[in-house]
Amino acid sequence: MAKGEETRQFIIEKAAPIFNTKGIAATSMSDIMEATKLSKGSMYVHFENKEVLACAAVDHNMKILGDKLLAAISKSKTAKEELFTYIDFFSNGVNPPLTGGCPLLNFGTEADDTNPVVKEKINQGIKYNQKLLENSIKKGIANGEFNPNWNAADFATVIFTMMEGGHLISRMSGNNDKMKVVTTTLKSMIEENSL
Amino acid sequence: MAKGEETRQFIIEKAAPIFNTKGIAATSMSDIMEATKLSKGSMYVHFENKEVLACAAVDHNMKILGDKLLAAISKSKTAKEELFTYIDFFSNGVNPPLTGGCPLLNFGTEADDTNPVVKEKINQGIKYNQKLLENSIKKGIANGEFNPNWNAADFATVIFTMMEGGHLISRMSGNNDKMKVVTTTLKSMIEENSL
Amino acid sequence: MAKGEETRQFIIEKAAPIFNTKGIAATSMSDIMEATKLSKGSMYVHFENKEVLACAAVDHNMKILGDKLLAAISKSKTAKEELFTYIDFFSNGVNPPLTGGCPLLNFGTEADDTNPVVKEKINQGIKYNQKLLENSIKKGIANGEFNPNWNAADFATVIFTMMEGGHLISRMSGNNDKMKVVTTTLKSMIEENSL
Amino acid sequence: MAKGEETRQFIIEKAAPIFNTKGIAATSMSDIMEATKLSKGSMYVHFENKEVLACAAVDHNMKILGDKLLAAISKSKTAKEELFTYIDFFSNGVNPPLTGGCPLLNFGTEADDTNPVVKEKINQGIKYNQKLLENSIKKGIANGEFNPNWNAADFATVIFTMMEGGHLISRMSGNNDKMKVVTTTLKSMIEENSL
DNA sequence: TATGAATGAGCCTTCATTCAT
DNA sequence: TATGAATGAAGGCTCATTCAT
Repeated sequence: MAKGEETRQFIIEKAAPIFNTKGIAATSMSDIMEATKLSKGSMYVHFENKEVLACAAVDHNMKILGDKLLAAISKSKTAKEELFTYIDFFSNGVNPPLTGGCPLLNFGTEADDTNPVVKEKINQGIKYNQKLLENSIKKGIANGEFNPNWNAADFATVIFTMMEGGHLISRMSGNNDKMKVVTTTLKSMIEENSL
Repeated sequence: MAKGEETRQFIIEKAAPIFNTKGIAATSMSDIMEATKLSKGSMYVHFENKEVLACAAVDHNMKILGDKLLAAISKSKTAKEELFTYIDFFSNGVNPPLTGGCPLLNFGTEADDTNPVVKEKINQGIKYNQKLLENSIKKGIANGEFNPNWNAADFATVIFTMMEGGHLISRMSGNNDKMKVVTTTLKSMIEENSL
Repeated sequence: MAKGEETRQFIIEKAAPIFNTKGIAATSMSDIMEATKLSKGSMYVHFENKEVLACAAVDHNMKILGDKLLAAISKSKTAKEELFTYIDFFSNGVNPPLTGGCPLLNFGTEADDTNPVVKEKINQGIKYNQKLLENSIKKGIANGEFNPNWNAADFATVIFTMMEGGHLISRMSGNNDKMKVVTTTLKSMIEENSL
Repeated sequence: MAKGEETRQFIIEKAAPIFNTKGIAATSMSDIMEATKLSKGSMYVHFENKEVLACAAVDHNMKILGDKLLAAISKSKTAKEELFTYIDFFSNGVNPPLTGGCPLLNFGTEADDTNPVVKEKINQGIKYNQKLLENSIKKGIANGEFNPNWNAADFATVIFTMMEGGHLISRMSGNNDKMKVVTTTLKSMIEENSL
């Protein structure tokens, strides 16, 4: 990796958690300057403007989270284990796997009516998550773990939506009580469809 | 209503959808100035600072939404109808009942790590929604509509989280396809527990 | 006294110490509003603008101080006592007879290059003080208390300048040590010219 | 000198006389912008805020004045000459050696109850002036110029306080008449203690 | 590539003042 | 006389961005 690319990557890594925590609008280039200990000019050598940096930070946050998630899931031996791992992975909203919480929720709600580029990135992230879950379910159906009449795509949506909603509650309430309800409910639904 | 209170209310009404759409950080006092056609100084006659106005706007958004919701629900004759009405009320994320989408999601994710006052307001709003649903379920159990073994509080959480998650997807994708999955799933769950 | 004049006087009394403490530029109409618990509009009923109020406050400060000074001096039986009383009256710069310290010094240095009206008021106040001292000295010469060759006007200036300089030191240092030097020096000079 | 430091110094030089003339509160950042022909943002590259710039301006005013004073005094051959030079240096309040007049008087009275940092700077400046005079007197005593029973510290205070008081009168009256009384009185006091 | 000085638009807020009631 | 809502200019300051070095 060339020196330039290295610095660029360094900036992204420092910027990503700040953007995910404070939001794009509330994060200033000075915030990132301070976090990286780099000069103001240096930021603009590597990123055309704040928008470009913010996009890179969004991508980075999603990638980091995705990698961690895949690493966790990859250890699973069965499809059910995969689903349970997914659920457990996101089960602690108070101390989430990514600083600042779920980037899909954070950037999604901010980008919503103001930033079509980021909005589309989040849209893809959401689709990716559902596809991941859907594939696990389909795999489980294929290998005889799950009820063959189960609608994989629909239940993927059920898992994803409940986990996001649970995440919101966790972060607002400061505890995981309701998230526990969510995970328990989801797991028993999975059990019901296990053979 | 005194003149001052009238203007104050007028400002809140104009400001609320802007805050809910752009977010607190990205909304400037000038934005509200423009929307109200009032002078900049006038805003500060009625609100100590932007923070106070933002809080009032958050309250207003939640109140407006709550009132609309209650008005819809109050027409229901049975507990099941109440739950279905709640679900239907929030079933269109693309054209939501409140300009800018769900304020719990919008302000919640923004306030998260930056604004404890707003965060607590959202926390209360979330609790209120779940309680509303829980009460409908309990009422249905009491009057023999629903399975008496149903856990009211837990299913209230299931409804709330899935609806919020579905809302997120709707707004990011620009369509209500996955929201349809959510509402259909929830309604069939309710049917399963109806006697 | 008519109601209007009463309120006007009330405002002046509340405003005077604020102006003398913070200075004219740093005192806002809101400061006086708060101190008087009167409405903003009310201030402008009694005073055309801030400048007029500030002038009234300057006058008031000088008058209050002058009255206190005269009251103290009037108790003196001899000319020497009068001079000593003057010196003692101003001998405590840390806890001065007027809140905020000497108005001649305060308003004088502020008005200097910016406010000719106030500047002239202070100029008259300074002249008045020197005349007061000069008259006491002349009286003492006339009644045989003081050396008839003493230059009354010049020593009045000596007293006034040293007291003002001493006042400045007191207020900056937070103690009256150097002021003590000033008063002791002045008193022994007076003794030297006493018969 | 680096470019940044150069600009910083340039701003201070332009700002110092403005602050000394109008006072800190009455001087706006825009005033300095105009005087320097620099952009508003540029001021904040070199000074954290107005307070920091004001402090730098206070320091600068005191330093410039001190340097001029020392340059004048350094030409003196005898202790008496030093004292006379000090007196002459400050003898023209109408056209003072520093634009805006004596910074100890100007900033001192303004800082008094509102700005502890500036207040302490002035306090040190006052002490410095008295020490300077005291040292000249002590030198004169040591080399046999002055009466060995003379109290150096006390007479330093007499000179300083009378000169400051005289300065105030000069600036308010617009003439140096009373200052002339002050300087003549001080010089004859010095003569009286000369051997 | 990296720096940090420079910019000017825009931020939130306070100001003195006016005016309908 | 008294109120307080309304105003718009100006306040201090931060912002994203540019550019010479």
